[in-house]
Amino acid sequence: MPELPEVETVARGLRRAILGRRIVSVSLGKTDFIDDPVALEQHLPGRQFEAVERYGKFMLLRLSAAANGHGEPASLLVHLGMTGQIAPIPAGQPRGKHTHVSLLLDDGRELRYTDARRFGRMAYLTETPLAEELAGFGADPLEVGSEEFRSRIQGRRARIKALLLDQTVLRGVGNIYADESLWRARIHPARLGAQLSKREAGTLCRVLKEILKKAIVMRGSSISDFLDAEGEPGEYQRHHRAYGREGKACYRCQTSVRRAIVAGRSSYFCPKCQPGPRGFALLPLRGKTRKRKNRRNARRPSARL
DNA sequence: CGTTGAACCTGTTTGC
DNA sequence: TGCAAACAGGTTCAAC
Repeated sequence: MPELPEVETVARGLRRAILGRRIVSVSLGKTDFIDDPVALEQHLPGRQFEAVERYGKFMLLRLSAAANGHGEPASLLVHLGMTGQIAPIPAGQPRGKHTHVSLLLDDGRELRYTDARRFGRMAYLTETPLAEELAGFGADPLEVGSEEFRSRIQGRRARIKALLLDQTVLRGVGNIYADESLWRARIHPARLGAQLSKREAGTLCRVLKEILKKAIVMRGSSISDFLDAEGEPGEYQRHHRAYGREGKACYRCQTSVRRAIVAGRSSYFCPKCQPGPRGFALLPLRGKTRKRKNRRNARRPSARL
């Protein structure tokens, strides 16, 4: 679920909520998504949150050295996977079925991590292992220049969609923003990286940046279950032009938006605005008559982790 | 190098 | 109505 704009939104929320707070105790549920659960229990109590950073789709919760003066500075690395949520809540609330990490803070609240599918990841890392962990990631799509962007895709025979999703090429882009930027740049997801003209690559780089920045302002996209650190959904889904719009009219030319599997993922695009490889297979339209049920999307969920 | 499919796990939506 | 298949914002790995 969470891509760069969603993770950035969560990170900003956490920054306001937990900076300066000290961890009192740790309570774990299922731990198969945690690198070393015992390390969390051993090293987190007594530490203070000193900074919250985002690196691609990862969040880095920077921790002070241990209270006793021993122990090196370290970080709690958090990846939200597809369904991860992290938010501080008043202590004592009943723990949800999928809440697997709860950090009691010194102000009486609990920082809780909830993740139904447990595709996320959590790890306690000191400086050196952290640096190793983060080495090898690609450019920050918010900062990358068109020159570097081009150098990272030119000469690659992989499909542009696969390259956008590849975290060693760019860090932070996922399925939604890959499709949205390709639609805006009028580039078919199955085109090969090496096939893009200099102009196309430049356009893609520019619109990707614009879309991500706008999405951050709108606090991310909530399709079904993304909630930020305040328990609020984002609003950028209202601006989607391709993602999830199968069968609906293209905003530019009214042609029906189609779906195909590219790089192993559902990919949405306008077959007219984004001409692709000859005979590229579209998937048959699905979800024909979609009745508009009570979109419980409209509801404003309150933080309940 | 690249692609595809499966796996990880649970919940929700769609199709017959 | 019911049940099974398909699908979901991600990542990784084996096989070709």
